[in-house]
Amino acid sequence: MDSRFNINPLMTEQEENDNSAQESGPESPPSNDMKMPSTSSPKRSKKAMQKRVVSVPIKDLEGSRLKGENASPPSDSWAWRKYGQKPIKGSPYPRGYYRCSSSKGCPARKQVERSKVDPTMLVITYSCEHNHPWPPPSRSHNHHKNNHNSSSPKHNTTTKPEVSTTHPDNPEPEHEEKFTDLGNDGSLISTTTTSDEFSWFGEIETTSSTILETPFFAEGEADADMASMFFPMRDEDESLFADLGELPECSSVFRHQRSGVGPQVQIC
DNA sequence: CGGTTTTGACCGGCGC
DNA sequence: GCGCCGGTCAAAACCG
Repeated sequence: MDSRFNINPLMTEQEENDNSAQESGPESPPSNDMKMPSTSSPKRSKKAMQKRVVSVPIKDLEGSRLKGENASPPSDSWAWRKYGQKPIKGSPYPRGYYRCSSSKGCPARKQVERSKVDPTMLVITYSCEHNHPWPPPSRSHNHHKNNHNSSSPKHNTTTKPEVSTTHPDNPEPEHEEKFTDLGNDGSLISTTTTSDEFSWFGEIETTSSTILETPFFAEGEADADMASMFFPMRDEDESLFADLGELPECSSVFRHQRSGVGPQVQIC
């Protein structure tokens, strides 16, 4: 039971940002785009921001790094750097703010906090502009990994030790994930798919993690197709990311546009 | 030495 | 108009 990815719909924010429910409660206003005080002002258009909420059982992250109340985020193949932490009203647990350090200027961010409703769950909210490769693609070797392969400080925040040959592409024998979508009306739309399509999820932590998340493209109808063009990423894609890893900014590659229509590379 | 984490302060938006 | 709150910055400390 602790070895299954229960994709769950906590909320979905595509380009419009419903900004009505972030992870599972009323909290952050439409400030998804966040306001940059002074220094650098990326000036993100909230419309371009997408959010994705992933819930992971803390017990599965024990190996990751859990200290006290600071729930550390699970490893998800990308390098994240913590840039802030704040106590959230209504929640006994603080929320950690992480920024993608895989590539310079990467706008990807993520917030990690414990679920107030279920303290045993870690709620991770990925945020990025319209087409950032959210859930880290199945890149395992290159990319940011080689960013500091020589020194490799620690970025314990996420970067896992390694996920080369043994990385859980299919954590489960049956590798069957429960992909639940949140319909426009809030109804749940469960979809079953293989971990193959969630390979990036598998890397999120270990071979046994329950992940509740909300597909950012859960639009009700397109989600099926979307999913098939967003998730299907494997070695082939990895090689692509290998190159992208050199890019100064985040890039996203969407392959297998259904039946292998053609790869889509987007750089944000 | 370089990168990350920690922590307090600041800023802007929203609600009352 | 004021206060609250979430999100980000920045400096110092820490670690490999």
